[in-house]
Amino acid sequence: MVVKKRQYYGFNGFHMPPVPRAPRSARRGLNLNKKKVEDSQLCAFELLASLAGKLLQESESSASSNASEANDQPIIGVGGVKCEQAEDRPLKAECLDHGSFGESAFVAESALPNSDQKCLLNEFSLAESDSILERSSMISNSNSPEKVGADLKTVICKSKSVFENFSGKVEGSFDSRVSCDGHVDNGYRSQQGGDVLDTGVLAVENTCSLKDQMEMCMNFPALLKLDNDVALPTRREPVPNASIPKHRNDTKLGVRDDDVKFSRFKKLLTKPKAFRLPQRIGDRRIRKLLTSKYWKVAPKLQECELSKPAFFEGGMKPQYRKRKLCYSREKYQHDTFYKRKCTDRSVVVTTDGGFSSESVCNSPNKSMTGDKNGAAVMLHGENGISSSVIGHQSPFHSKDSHVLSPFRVPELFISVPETATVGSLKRTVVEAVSALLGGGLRVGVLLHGMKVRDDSRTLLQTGMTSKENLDTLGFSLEPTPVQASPPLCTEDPALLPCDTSQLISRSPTAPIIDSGISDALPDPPPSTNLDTITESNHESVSSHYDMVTDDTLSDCRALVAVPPLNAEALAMVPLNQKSKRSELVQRRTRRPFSVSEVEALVHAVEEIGTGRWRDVKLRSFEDADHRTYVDLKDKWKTLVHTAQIAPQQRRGEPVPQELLDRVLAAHAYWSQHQAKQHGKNQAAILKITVAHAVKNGVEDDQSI
DNA sequence: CTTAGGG
DNA sequence: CCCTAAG
Repeated sequence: MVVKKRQYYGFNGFHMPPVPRAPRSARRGLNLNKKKVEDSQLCAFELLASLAGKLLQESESSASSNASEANDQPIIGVGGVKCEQAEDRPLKAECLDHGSFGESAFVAESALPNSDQKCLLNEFSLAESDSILERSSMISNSNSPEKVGADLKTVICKSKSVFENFSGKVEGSFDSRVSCDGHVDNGYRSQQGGDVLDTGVLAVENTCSLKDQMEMCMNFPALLKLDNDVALPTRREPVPNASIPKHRNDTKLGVRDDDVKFSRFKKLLTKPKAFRLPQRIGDRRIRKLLTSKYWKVAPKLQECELSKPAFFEGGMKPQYRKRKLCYSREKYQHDTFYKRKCTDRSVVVTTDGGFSSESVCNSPNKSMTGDKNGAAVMLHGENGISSSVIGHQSPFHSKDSHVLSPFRVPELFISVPETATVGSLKRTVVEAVSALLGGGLRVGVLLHGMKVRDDSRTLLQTGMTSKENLDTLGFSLEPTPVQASPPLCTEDPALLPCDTSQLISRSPTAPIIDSGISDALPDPPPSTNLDTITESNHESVSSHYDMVTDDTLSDCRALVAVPPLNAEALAMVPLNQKSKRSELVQRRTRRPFSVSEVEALVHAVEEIGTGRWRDVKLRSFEDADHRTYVDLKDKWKTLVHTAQIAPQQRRGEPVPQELLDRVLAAHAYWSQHQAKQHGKNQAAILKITVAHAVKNGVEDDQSI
């Protein structure tokens, strides 16, 4: 077990070797899927860390809030771990960052502030927070740089005062975040922070004409957080020009990741099709692109870096934006949702692994790592995860030692052997987190949303090292002294009976972090009403939220809304239990071919043959966006099979025998003629026609 | 991206 | 339908 406190860019000074990537075929062998899992794991940790940081901030801010005079310090008010009473209404700031993962969303909910700050919070949350969030959304969706800049500024101004108050106390990355983190930050940070802030350069570029970068930094402490060293300097020294370059250097790796990431976007841009698809499918596509697809892009990393400047300023931005747009609607709804949820006493902060995950989890570098067991692996400690966890050789530990991939938390680097016990894992995490937060916390390990209580079991024994389970691995951060204060607003009997820890870890109201990387869909922990809700709406995030909203409005036991506990505990639970399903690219809804479609397909195949599905698609299904050429090919395959089996064995909407006959005829014909020149098409058609005619008389004859 | 096939 | 190897 290794726990290191390290700096992101550190990585032992490892340098990306200019070694050419293995050929695609070779790389393919590497389990990409597994990487996803690993990634998610990392995300979980990162989120954990970030949440912890948030807690810290909150506690500090609350302390300092007293001194502060201004009313605009709502954020500060956000009661941290030590707030005793959360009487406030729940305030929710939400931000799903689909951007980074495109498909993963993390929702962290933290308890709210005490009554003293209630006013502030409410006010802030409702008025400013919302507006900020909205602005954030706008920004992300905004086309015009100028506009973005303006919007951003506005946001900044609003939060600036807050920040200033804290500036004096800022000591580290965490502090810096405090000011904005609570509310504003989340909204923005999550969405853009991950992509932008992470890398100083990117941040600036992306946000377009942001003049005062310093301010920007202040608004997106999260970004800075990742690369600590960078953060402080920038923030304190309002020297835009200077800060930027600095970021670049310090966050070299981060930049690289982003670059790659952007390259992906670029790629996406060239594939407008993906965006034209129906939302659901579109998302899925994007998801795919982001997951497996981008690996292929990774090889061009160097290239990207070289062209970075132009890239960022040029096409990249549009692409980035475009991608964001895909989720704009969802975001809007989310915002709305949170606004409406002011009756709760908890603050919900949603982050999408964006800031941390993006670069970490989705880092193309991983792919590189996977390819070569060399140093590349070390680029991201996470890289090791996939291989090790999955049973592959970890580049990091090139031995056979199965090592739970090292997780990277903002400032932590954690590596745990598979044989480590749950208890040790907890300790490790606690130590790591405590180092950052100063202790007072305990960590819970959750698998499938269930708390793993037996500390004596090894990770291996808990099964969390398996690909599937790893996916649902989560951690909960709880205050060491678990005082079981009565649930404040829980009416749901299901929640009451639980013991404190249970509640903390399982309650949907508790901050939740999803370990999954690719789905924006929040998955509810088991044994909560959230389950049902989510279950019924796993296809649409927005709908899910809508439901939630309605539900919560009527009564406060809404899943995300009410923290059953005293909000002291901050828990991270995999939001997506079924994330596996959705995150691993949920299947498209089944859409049986209608007879008319079959007819069209048969007709097209008769003319075109069975080797040019794209043409078939273009000819007969041009407008059927949901029918890909692969679909057509598959359908043909099944049609042939159907035609060959007894009618009694056929299922689904019966296909006219006449069509099946034609299918067989065409199939037989093209099987022999191997779809050749067009010139022969006519003849072929004739032949088929003839055969068909003949066949009609023969009835069910196999061959022509 | 397309094809071709296996799952 | 999905996933992938291959071209």
